[in-house]
Amino acid sequence: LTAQVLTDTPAPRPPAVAALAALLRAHAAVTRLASARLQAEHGLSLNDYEALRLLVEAEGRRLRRVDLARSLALTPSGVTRLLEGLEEAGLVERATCPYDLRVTYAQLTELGAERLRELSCGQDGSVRALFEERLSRAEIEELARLLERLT
Amino acid sequence: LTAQVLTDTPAPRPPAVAALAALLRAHAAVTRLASARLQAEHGLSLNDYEALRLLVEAEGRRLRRVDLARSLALTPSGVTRLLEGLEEAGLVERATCPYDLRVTYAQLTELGAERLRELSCGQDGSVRALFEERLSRAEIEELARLLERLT
DNA sequence: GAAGATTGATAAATCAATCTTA
DNA sequence: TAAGATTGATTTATCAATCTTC
Repeated sequence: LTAQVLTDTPAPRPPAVAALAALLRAHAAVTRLASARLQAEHGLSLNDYEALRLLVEAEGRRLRRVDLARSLALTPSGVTRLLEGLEEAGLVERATCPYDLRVTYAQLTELGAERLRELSCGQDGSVRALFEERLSRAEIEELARLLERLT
Repeated sequence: LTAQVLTDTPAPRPPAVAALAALLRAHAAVTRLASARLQAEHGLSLNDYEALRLLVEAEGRRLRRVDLARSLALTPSGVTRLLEGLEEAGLVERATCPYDLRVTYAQLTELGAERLRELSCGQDGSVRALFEERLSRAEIEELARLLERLT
């Protein structure tokens, strides 16, 4: 019998397991803080906002739904539901592709672009505050690089 | 009129905004992969597993619900719901505190400890594979440190 | 058959409100 | 009055199955 067995100590966590736990915690904490104002004042979720940003940055302000799914790391049905809400709010429109009838585009409307311009200053401000209170600029960039490589 | 206005280019993302987007993406991607086997084979979510780990590492294999909430970055009601499932499965029991009747402990059962021992090898293996395919050991540790500081 | 998209049923978390005990 | 915990209603995502078009 080893000391390990006698004291019944659970095995220590491998670094990857600790990193996953940290990722879960950080996501829960950051998401709650960053989405509170967005939700209360504009009725949008973080992924709603992220989708609008991706659209305004895209060629022609439109993206195929399947590409939006990859960029947001959502399933196809997740994207369908997310866009339902944005379409009801008039921020995004459906558009078909004349060359491939399977695909549907999500097209940012002029209202959607306006709304995003109004939003982004305040939203980016609170996100920056959240991160910059806790990490230096170099650390924030390093964090983003590492997270990107996980996706 | 500046070139900025003429080309209607959206403002570039501040690093913190890019980091948040990366966090959302990484969480969605990693969560799906890491929870698939756990869910299919054992009917547990990632937070279920994380809660069991926290309990087995805790003094007396028990934690107050409010402390579990902080450690998991969940709300009190989130913890109540999570523990409902673990209690039904017999992995966790309720225990009262004789000195303060407001608090309820979550107490790991012997069955819960066994189940966790069976699980953890395979689960940690797939989590390690997921992270170690994409990042070096030093990078994984750096990532965990940065994420912890966000919480 | 595979790719893109949607639908129905379900899971996991939230918030706001409430209850009990300190 | 505050702290710990729970409940009801709701949101956001998932999966499995399906439909249409390539």
